[in-house]
Parts: sequence; structure tokens; C-alpha cells
Amino acid sequence: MHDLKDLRTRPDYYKEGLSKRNKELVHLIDEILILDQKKRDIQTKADELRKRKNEIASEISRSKDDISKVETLKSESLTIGTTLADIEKQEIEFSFQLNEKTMWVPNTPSSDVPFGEDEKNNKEILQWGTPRTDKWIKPHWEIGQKLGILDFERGVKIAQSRFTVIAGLGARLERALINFMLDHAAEKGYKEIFPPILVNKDAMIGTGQLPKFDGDFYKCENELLYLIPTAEVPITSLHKDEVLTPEQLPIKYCAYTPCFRREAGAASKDTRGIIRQHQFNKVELVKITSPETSEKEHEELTHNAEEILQKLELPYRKSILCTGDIGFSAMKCYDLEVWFPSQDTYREISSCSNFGSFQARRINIKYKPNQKDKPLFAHTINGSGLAIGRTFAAILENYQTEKETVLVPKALKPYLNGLEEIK
RNA sequence: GGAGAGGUGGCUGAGUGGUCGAAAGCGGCAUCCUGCUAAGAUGUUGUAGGGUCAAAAGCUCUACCGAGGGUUCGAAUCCCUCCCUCUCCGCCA
Repeated sequence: MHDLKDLRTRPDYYKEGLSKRNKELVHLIDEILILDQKKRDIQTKADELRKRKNEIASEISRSKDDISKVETLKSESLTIGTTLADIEKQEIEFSFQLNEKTMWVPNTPSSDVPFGEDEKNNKEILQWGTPRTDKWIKPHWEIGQKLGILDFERGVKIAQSRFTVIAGLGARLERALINFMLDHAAEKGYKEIFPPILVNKDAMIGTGQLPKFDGDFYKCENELLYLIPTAEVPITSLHKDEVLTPEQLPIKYCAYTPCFRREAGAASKDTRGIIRQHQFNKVELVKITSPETSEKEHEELTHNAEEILQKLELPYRKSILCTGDIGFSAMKCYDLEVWFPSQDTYREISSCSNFGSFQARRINIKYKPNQKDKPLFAHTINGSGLAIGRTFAAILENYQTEKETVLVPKALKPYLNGLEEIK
């Protein structure tokens, strides 16, 4: 969410920022400005009437003995009350509309984000490792089924399509990856959190999942709780309505959680394998920082995610997303994509975003640079470190042997009792 | 799930219909003072939105005592609904 006062003072800055994402968003700014003006006008009117009502109330209390005066005042107050009720209705309506509209406006991209309409314009920054191109490498779902560690049929049997059972050494590998990644994060100074997996609507609004993407998530209607689509949601909201001190910053959290996404609108995408599941595991890295250090912390967080791929010796590339492809709440975002030999391409495995004060403003996370300063909004940053299921799949392919087995990456052996090979 | 108690400013805690945005204490901030420290004195001290202003400061208005409704000229205070916390009982991994 944007700062309305700032938006009022320099609307062109916001228009320009939004036009880089999508030209069709620009009109939102003018609509907001009009609504904002209407809301302020009506608020001024309402405030004046409320003021008069307050005056009358204290006048009555001061002149209780003068019965006729009191009666006159009472009736004046009642008359004002009728008018006020009507105006307040409008006030509420305008505030609602204004808030509603503002909530739908995405963050403005940072000035160093490359311009472009869609993912084709994302800019590759680096490639790491040497991609394998052996033609005999089987897709992860084939080798996974052959090895008896991925069971797609039974996943469907007990749940639905896009739910998969991981069995035996597969389950062990999944768990090893979680522990390995959490340990890596801890080593880098991230405090481990195990949050609730169901969160309320406020948390979903805070990080920007709602209102725009309603329908993408599983919700418990009777409790008004949502299954988290990412640990970003509960972790970033941990400090909701708090004013932090400079000594507390930067706050660094990591969390393993299952994540749940309905994947509506992805009907024909990645129907095979475990790349796109309704339920998947992920280790998430989250930071809360001051505006001064957020850029540096964002780079560092991205690097921390890269280190995991490096330790696992999985070839990957790093790109900066262009203005048209960047997520709703983000001002800048790096994608890490891991190599999939069977698909002869890189696939996203981590998305590391700097949100500026966009989320903090919604969640109300502030910090005081000094004791006497006014509280300012903090910056929030997050990224996957990493998506477990996709890492699992990448290992199945990148570590595959011609004998239809999968070697265990060196870094994971301690987590699998020294196991060398899944066969 | 049942019964009871309660939710007030950064914290502790008073306040049961009328200058209460809220006493007091603690904490914070500023100044002063004692040779330094510790202690002390005085003052100050929330958030959000609006208006005024070129802007900031200032001044001013409105709202906020868990949330939302209601009663009333007037609500922290009375009524209703919901949420949360605590105690007891029940159930349970």
C-alpha cells in the first residue's frame, strides 16, 4: 500500500512507476486522487458537525438548571444528528472505496529494475555451474516413480490431482533438504520460526495476497482462516503493530512450512511431476530492515539462497525481473532458476523480493531511528531458501545416473546417514 | 463445550453517564543541579486523519480506553454481538 499523502503530493511519480508495470494501471492514481478529495471534503463536513455536537453536549452539562435552554440545545443536537448520520454514511462509503482502490495498486518498481512487459524481458545476471545435457536423463517424475519414492496415483486417490505421496527414501530426502536448508539459514544468522499454517485475513492482506488474489488460496470458511501459500505471510506479520528499535534491526527469520496454493488458472501447466503442487514444502527467509540497509540486505538474502544451490552443486541462473513481471507487492525481485536437464531449461526455485515499505505500511511495522524521532515504516524482504519440492525434483534429474539411480549430493549425505545413492 | 473474572496510553494501574485523551507511578525525552557516577529538581511525553501554512514548526478540529453495533443532548463508564486473556470443570494429541 502506498502513502496517500505522498501520492497526493507527487502523483506523477506513482503514475510513472505503475506505467512501467502496466500502462492500464495508471488511471488508478487519478481515481484515487478523486476519491481522496471527496473523502476529505466529506470528512471536513462531518468533523464540523461532530464539533458542534460536542459543543452542545458540554453546553448542556454547564447549564443543567436552565430547562428550556437545555431543551433547545437537545433539539438542535438531534437535528444535527440526522444530517450527520447521512454524511457519515457517505464518509464511510468514500473511505471504503478509497481503501479498496488503494489496496489494489501494486508497488512501484525500484528505479534500477529493467523495463519490460513480461518474463521475456527479465535480465539474466549470472549462470552458475555446468548444466548437464545427457539425452538419457529421465524427467524427475519417471525416475521418482521407478525408484518408488514418488507416488502420483495414491496422491490423487487420497486427495486430488497435484497432490503427491513421497515415500521411503524420498520422504527421507525431503526431510533432509528441510533440515539442511534450515541449518544453512541458521548459520547465516536467521532465527528459526515455526509459525501457524493457518492465518487470518489480516495477515493475508498485510503481505499483499489479498484482496487481489482471492481465489488462489484455500480457506476455512467457518473459521475465516487461510492455509498459508507461503511462510512469508505469517513470518512477515509477526511484528504487526510494533515499533521496533534500531538495535533490533535487521530482523532475520527463517521458517520451514508446508505451503498451499489452489493454482487456479494453471490448468495445463506442469501437470506432470511435482513442480506445481497444491501442497509443497518450502524454507523461507524473511528480513525486516531499515530503509537505509534494505538494498544491501536484499542482495545478501538472495546470496544466502544462492549458497544453498551452490552447496548442493545444482546449476542455476539468477535474473532480475523486469517491471512487467515483478510481483504485486515487490519493488525489486531476483529469481533463481535451477537447471532441469529433462526439460532442457531453468525453472524457478526461489524468488527474492524487496518490498520497500509497501508491506510494512499494510501490516504497520514501524521503527524509530532515534528515541525522539517519529516512527517510520520499516522495509521487508523475503525469498525462498528454497522450495523443497523443486529442489527434490532438480536433484532427481541433475544427480541421475545412467543406471536409473540418483546420487546423493555431498552436502546432504550427513542428513541421510551417509547414504550415497538412491536406488 | 460449560461456569466465572477481565481486556484502559510504552508498562503498572485509577476511573461506573458530563471540561476524561483519560489520575498516579514507572519508563522515555529535554533542561538544570551536585567535581564524575549514582541520586535529585523542573518541564515534557500516544496514534491516525483533516484544516491552516509554499513547506516545516506551530496552532486547530475530529476519531481512538479489545472490535463492531445500540441507548443518550452527551459513553472508557449503560445494553447487545463478536474476539482475546485468565481461573475452574469437561474433552483431547
